[in-house]
Amino acid sequence: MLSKKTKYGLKALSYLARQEGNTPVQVGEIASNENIPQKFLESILLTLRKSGCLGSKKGKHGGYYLIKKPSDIIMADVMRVLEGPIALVPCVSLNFYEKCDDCPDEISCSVHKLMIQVRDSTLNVFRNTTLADVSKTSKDMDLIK
Amino acid sequence: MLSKKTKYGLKALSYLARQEGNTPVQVGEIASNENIPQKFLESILLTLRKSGCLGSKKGKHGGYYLIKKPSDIIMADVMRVLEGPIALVPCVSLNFYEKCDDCPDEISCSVHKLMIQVRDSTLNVFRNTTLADVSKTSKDMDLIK
DNA sequence: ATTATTCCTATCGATTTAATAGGAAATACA
DNA sequence: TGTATTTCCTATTAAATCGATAGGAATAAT
Repeated sequence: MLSKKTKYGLKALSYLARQEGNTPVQVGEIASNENIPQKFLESILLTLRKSGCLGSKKGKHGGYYLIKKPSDIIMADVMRVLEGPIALVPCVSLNFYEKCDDCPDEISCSVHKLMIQVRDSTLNVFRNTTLADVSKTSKDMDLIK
Repeated sequence: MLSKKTKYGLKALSYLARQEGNTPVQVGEIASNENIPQKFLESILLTLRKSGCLGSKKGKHGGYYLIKKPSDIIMADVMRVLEGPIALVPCVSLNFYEKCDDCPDEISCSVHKLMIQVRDSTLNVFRNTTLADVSKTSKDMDLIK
């Protein structure tokens, strides 16, 4: 299951991607528009900024803004920052690998093989989706038709 | 992330699938061979039995056994019993649907659309994999070559 | 009877999650 | 210069979940 943190983070990024210019948007505005507790969102945007997904400006008229084009922001990267490993078990994680306590032999572990398949299929989605895809509203989709 | 419960449950099912006959196998045997805490495994096998994935026999010489051919046991079903929803958010779950508190409009929610894609790709794996596939050891794989 | 096993309920400690609190640091602007 | 505004940072909390254990009832074989 996705944590609220991840869900809120994605919605906030999507909100920023839907902005016209690149002027900073305040946490309060995002929070109220997306129904996210403001203080919680504050901490989430902070981690996104620290990981290089966002820029920020302090003080009056400050806020957060994207530092890359939405079409250059890969969801796999965002997901790893917000949610951590994409794999369902650490022993098949590409970026957060850990050996299992209970498995003497990884190669012959039945769970292992299955989880590699799941990881790859999930990764296939996240690697081929950008924030630009995610942030398209249904109104945008109508216009495309 | 996969819970230990699910991981242990999968390993236990796989162990049973690798048995020759269909005579009951005791929890203790599975637990020691798969490095699973026995009491914990007891409760896991109980839920698998209650959900119809396993049969059991009480008393001396009792134990657990598969009631279907491994090739008829679909991983999607097993995963739902052990782990619950396959979807990453309840609002895209086929079997455990729940509305989000924070989304006024599901259709236009950006997270929603992404999560449907992930669900479908994961489901594609779990629906097309049976316990027979999972329980194949690397030794089996060698023999096939 | 005795022994071995599943079945059931309850509980526990540790961890994680979601959220809040309070204030420091920085910035805009009057 | 000073005040309002906003991000930044640390700490804390309440609730939920997870992993595991405890103890014994019910059942079956010998």
